[in-house]
Amino acid sequence: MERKSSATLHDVAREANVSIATVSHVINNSRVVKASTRARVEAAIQMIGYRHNMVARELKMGSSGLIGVLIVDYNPFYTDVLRGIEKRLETMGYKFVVASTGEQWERQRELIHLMVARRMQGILIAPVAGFDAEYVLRYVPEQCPVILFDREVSGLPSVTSETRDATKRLAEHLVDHGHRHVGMILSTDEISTMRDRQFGMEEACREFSLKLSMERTSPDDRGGYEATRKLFSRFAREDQPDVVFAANNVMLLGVLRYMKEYGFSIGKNRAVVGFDDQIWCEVFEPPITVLDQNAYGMGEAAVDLLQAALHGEAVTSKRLPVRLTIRRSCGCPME
Amino acid sequence: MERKSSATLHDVAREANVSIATVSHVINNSRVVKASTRARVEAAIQMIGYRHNMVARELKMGSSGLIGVLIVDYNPFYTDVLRGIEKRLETMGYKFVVASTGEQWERQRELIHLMVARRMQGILIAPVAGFDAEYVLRYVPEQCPVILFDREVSGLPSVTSETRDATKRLAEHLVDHGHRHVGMILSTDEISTMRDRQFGMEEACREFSLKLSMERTSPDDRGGYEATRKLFSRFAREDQPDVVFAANNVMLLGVLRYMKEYGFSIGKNRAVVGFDDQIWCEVFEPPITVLDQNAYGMGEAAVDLLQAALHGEAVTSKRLPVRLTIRRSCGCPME
DNA sequence: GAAACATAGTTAAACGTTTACTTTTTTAAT
DNA sequence: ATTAAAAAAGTAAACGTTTAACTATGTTTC
Repeated sequence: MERKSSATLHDVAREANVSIATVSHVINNSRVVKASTRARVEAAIQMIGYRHNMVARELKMGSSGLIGVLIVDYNPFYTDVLRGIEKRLETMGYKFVVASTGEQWERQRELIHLMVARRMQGILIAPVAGFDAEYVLRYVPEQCPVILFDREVSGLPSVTSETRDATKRLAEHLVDHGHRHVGMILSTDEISTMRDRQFGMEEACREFSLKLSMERTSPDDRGGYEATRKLFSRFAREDQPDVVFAANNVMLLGVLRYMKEYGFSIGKNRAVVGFDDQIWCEVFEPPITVLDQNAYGMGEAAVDLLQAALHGEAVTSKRLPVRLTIRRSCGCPME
Repeated sequence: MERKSSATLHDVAREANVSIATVSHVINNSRVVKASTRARVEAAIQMIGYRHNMVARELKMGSSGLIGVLIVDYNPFYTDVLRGIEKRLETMGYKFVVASTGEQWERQRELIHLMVARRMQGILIAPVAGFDAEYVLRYVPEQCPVILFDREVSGLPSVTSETRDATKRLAEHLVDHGHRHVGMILSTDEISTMRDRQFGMEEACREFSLKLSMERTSPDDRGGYEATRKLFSRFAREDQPDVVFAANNVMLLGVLRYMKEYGFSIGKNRAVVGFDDQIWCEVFEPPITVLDQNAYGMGEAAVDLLQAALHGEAVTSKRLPVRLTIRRSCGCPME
């Protein structure tokens, strides 16, 4: 029953007293075989503990039938996207594997290499900061379509969020509360999402005559904390931003921590707005107003583009709407 | 430059005017080749856009050199484990791919199948509820070691958390605050972690003469909310639990939401304790006291066991200590 | 009873590598 | 010059599948 090294089609064929072709056909259901023969083959498979060798199959067939997904980090946003991808791919009957680049060019290069060397059917990528399409264009073969998500880079199709519109609505809402000065916390501008969020806010602030102060930092909670400190220390107390907008969810936690430590009262004293919704944003006191990307939908849309590409159709980048979820950290009164 | 279908070693060999063996050797650095020849080969590779075909290599070599990781969901706990796995595997020079089972037996079976059919070098699994070692024992070949993590099942080596000890310390701390009745919120007992947490608390409550009331629910924030409601409605106001202990992090958010909606004052009125630390637990008001598993370390330990298994050494299951992180939701006064 | 046709099964040639075994070329020592 | 040794490169047989092209065996049909 237990086998030392894995048995092959050959062994099964010998055991069942049929040809290796017949065995292959019962395994893949690729031809009618007499019920009695099939039974014999199946018994033999059980008997000697045969396990299908996909890698041989893939070599013969020329593709793995797998989709590769590269995210930059296992953070809640990307894992939501993953869930969308998973769902959509499942209905298409594809399996997929995930790997994370850790925002490192070199790792991303290695992983793309791994994906094409393993003959993935397609690749979904959230590109690292400073990524340049050229490598993909040159290295990844045409049969293996590449779809970007979250971040766009010119030359490759992507699905991203339409930030401008929601940012404008947010700015409008903020002036309605009487806020005059927004402090914005961003990470590197080598990432398209950060540029979008920055430019969107700049535009909106111009339109509504809000003062805007930027602070760039590392995209973690420590960064959010430090950036808030710096932002506030740049001004006299009365000129400090009355709202701080964190361009991602984990920096948001840093600003919240700062506010708490320094005794600011969120929603009264100061307003705080975040990007991407998490469950805790709702139960926080006060609940946090956020610009909420449709992460799940982004995953689905990326798969849809991929599918189109696999069918040889032309694919065009897509931008998903962003929802402004108003809660109370922006200054809205408790009901 | 652009190639229709991928070129092969053969094409490179022809282009560079060497044998296919030589090309293979320059690619793998598996034999000394004269500098000039190597240069010629490398030029040819660039020229015709050759891409190494790993699946052919794997077939020949008999293994993919990849590690497969199966998690049940992309939640913060598992993604922390993933980071530990990633780190450790990286230093070992392995690459790995992740897939999620969504707590479904059938998906897990398919994915294990995929991993062994793809000739993974080893598999790390967080098994789904009700998982039974027999399938793995029967189906996965010996050359492909399987290490479980987070949840244990008899018959397979695993790395899990030692809950009892920390639970006991927690109980002790709770009686020190004068609490008398703990309400515990669990999900299904088909998962070993839930059983551990339950038995640990039962034991501790016996030891410290605390009253214990259990409520079982779905492992999401809605479940946490509902379970708290049920738990509280089972008793007259004065007999209600004075501390509720959520056996995982996302149910915790549900109990927090309930507490908030019904005007309980956490840390005074009622105590709340959670399982697994998240960044938001610290910035929450009051900061949440938690039993904190070493997720990252769990990933590392799983890889260590795997490595031992790959080296043919005997592996024995490991339990990692759990830290009791006392903050203020348990009733500790603000400093 | 031969021609035509299903049906069930077999044979053998790929797929693109790796590598043990050979062969050729170069170098160094006489 | 010759040759032994060392260095560099080449040959060809796997690895475990899939599948086109056959073969063998009934079963119809005229």
